[in-house]
Amino acid sequence: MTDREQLLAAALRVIRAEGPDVTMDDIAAAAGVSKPIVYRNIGDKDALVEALSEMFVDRLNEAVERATTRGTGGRATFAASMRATFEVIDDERNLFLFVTAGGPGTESVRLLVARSSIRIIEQFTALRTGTGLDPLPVRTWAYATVGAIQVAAAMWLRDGYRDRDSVADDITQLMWPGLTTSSG
Amino acid sequence: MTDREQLLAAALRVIRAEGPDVTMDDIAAAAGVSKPIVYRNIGDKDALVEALSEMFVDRLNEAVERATTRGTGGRATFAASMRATFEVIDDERNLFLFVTAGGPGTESVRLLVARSSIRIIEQFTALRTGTGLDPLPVRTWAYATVGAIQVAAAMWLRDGYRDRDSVADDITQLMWPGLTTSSG
DNA sequence: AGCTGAATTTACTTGGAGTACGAAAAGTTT
DNA sequence: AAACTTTTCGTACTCCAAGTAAATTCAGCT
Repeated sequence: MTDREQLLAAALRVIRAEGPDVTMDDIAAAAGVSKPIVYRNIGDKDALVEALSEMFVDRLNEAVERATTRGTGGRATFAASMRATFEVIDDERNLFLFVTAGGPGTESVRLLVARSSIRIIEQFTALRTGTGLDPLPVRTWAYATVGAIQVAAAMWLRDGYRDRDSVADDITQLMWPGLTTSSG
Repeated sequence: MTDREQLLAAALRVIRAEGPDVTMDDIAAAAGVSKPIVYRNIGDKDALVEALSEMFVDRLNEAVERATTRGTGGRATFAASMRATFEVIDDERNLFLFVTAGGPGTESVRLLVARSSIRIIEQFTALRTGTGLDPLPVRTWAYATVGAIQVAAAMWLRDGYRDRDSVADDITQLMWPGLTTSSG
């Protein structure tokens, strides 16, 4: 395990344990090294957020993958992806809050969104072209989907106004029909 | 005009002119007063964000209102709301970035989302109950809608990958069908 | 004018990001 | 093996913005 990976692991550990408000000093302390080591190996805080974003998105993608391998790409598959997504966010709430802490205007969150969108765009595009529908809006849809999940999840995490799967299903219900109809 | 209103106006002015990264000192300077006056009349930075969020949401609601007074509540009306929303965000991009600068986990953004959701929930609920459909998911839908707009708008503001109305229409196309179908 | 109290400004503290410089450890040369 | 060089690391700093306490000015009153 490289130094960098050890540091990222330490950052993960302390974020999970202490919440999203950890400082760079906290992370250095958790890794048992001094702060300049963190800066040498990871870069500044934005770089840390990016690295952890990447991990987080990978985790999401794996979970979605696992949840949909047997699916046929229909509504049930989409619903399963959405539930899997919310499950990961629930499990990794502190990491989620850490990587989304900057607003949508910050570069790190923009990258997170872009990264999350890759798989979504692929799937939406496949869905559209497979059925002869216009693929032009898929980029907006990917961003919209990521945003919808981010905000709905954040609000749900905060006050649990509904059970988790219901929130995921609500979003499926909202988005699925639009994905599969023609522009009309 | 009260002191508070003058200060908020000054804050608005400097945010519009200088971008979302203004400091409390900048705002005090723009208002021609010293920092403690700002804190006395407005409160801390979160309170400022909340006050400006309220303004921003009011602006959005007025624009949507204006764009839909003659509408019949159908898809065209929804599309008009969405376009009006994007127009306001475009006009007030710095304010938009300022009030969304905290992540979705922060209290001020949570409040912004909640506030934005009020009108949306009303309209969605009316739409559902008016047609005998289940109104339970509307809260999630409102959050999802706000998130979708926030993120899509932020990405669009950044790199203008499409013209504004198209992005708004993309979102209409994505969401409208789901709003008007039964849970299936 | 001099005094009291409110309003305001200056100048400070605090906290976290990021870094310069000195100390220590490892390797290199004779 | 000792002295010297180079790299690595940690201490202790700077910097910046938020937020505040104490000093000051100003208004009203006697």
